[in-house]
Amino acid sequence: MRFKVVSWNVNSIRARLELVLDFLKANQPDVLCMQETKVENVLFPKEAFEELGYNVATAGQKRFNGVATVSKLNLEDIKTDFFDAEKDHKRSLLTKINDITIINLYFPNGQAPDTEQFQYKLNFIYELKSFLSKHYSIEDKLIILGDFNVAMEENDVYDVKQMEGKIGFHPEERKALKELYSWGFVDLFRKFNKEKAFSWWDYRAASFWKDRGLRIDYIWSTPTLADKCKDCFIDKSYRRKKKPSDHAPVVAVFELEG
Amino acid sequence: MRFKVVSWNVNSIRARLELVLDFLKANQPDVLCMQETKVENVLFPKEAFEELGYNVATAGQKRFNGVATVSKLNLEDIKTDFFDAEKDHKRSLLTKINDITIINLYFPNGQAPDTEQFQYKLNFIYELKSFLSKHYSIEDKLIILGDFNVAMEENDVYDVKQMEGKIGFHPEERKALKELYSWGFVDLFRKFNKEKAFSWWDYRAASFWKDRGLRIDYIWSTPTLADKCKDCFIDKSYRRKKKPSDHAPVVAVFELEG
DNA sequence: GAGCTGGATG
DNA sequence: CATCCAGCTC
Repeated sequence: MRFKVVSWNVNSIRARLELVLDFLKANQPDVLCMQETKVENVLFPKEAFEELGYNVATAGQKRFNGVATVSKLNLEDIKTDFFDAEKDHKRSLLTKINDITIINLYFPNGQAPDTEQFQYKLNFIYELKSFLSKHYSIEDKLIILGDFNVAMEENDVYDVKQMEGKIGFHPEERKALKELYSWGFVDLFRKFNKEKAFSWWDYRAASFWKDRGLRIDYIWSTPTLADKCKDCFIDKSYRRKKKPSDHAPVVAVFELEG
Repeated sequence: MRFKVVSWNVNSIRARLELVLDFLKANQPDVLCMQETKVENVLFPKEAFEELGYNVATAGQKRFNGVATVSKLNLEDIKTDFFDAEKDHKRSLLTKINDITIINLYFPNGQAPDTEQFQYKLNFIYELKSFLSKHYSIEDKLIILGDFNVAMEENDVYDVKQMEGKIGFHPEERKALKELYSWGFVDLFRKFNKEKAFSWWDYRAASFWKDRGLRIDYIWSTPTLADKCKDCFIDKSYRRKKKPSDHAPVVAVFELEG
């Protein structure tokens, strides 16, 4: 059975609804995890997704942040506020689909390395690792995905020298992210692609057209699941369209038993 | 020579640019007078009009109000701030086109009959009449047009009983408008249409689709010019389109000598 | 209901 | 550059 999972920071689901629905119709993923939905649960356009046959789980708030997971398969064990200290930020949504746990995440941006927000970002990553260690093992069928707001390796940034020490590529956040990764994940995109690649390009200065971006959106899974992943790619075509998000969707395709 | 003049409250020229350009291409008026452009002169999209062969005169301000007149024929004697006491409101723009003076006007809304703004509205109308008396005579080729924000007669409102005494149809503003009219004007729309008709419909409560509106946009001329007017109508089709202004264009077609 | 501004975030 | 919101007007 084919199982297609997508992570996409949509930068407001209300501003992006038509584009997201187009994507679903054209790509027919089983699961789409969105970040930066920027809307309270009651105002989330649930019906539009239901009309396309998706079940909807949301963890949203008024102005910022917000995540949502939609799935053609049944969503069980929907949980939010399950680990992050700063519970007024809606940044995480856990769902179980078949026997696979999918944790949809929107990591803090961190603003700048000398700010409180940067500490919050680091804490978020370390707390996430603690949470996983407490509740899951490397044998579990676990996927964590989303906008992690950190480029982990040099091949994830357009200009290493320029980005060195800047937010999104600061040594401390890279270290935190690598420690999270070392919990036992496989970066599915890197399973198939070794070259420089990005998932986000600043709206300003025509960054996309100069391909000056960062790879900060990931789909990571435990090794047994990773073995079943047959492809993973970044769909840049949706960054090229009119009124795009600043992020492109990341797509992973699995071949599961049964 | 055919001479087509249009008055249209566009409710923001930046939000309405494409629709207005469509209108110009399809209808080829010689003159288009816009109200509620809601933009400073430097930010007015002048070039878009010039590309279609129009000369542009603007009297705009930051957030509110603002009028603009565009013409295929040369614009002479461009004047603003020529009568209204409250000069921080950009509500009037006088231009001379051939030998015809066109005064483009956006009357104050008046908010509610018991407010200061209502007094300002009444003053505006009486001052306008004084200005005309001082500088023009009924023999001149003069057009005044725009959003007058008052329905003059019962046939200009969808529900006389409901509107009686309300803003836009209050006895005092109707009296003021009739006094202005009695200076010597002809209401060109009424020269050709006697039945109930509207030029504005509230965005709310599906007013347009229920045809619950007001006729508050006018093209008035002195009698000699009125004799040369061969048609005058309200183009409701542009209220029916996507992202419309709440006002429809009013069109007057003249047949002039030479 | 639909504009605009100005401040905030990314 | 592109969101959202609050507060304002019409």
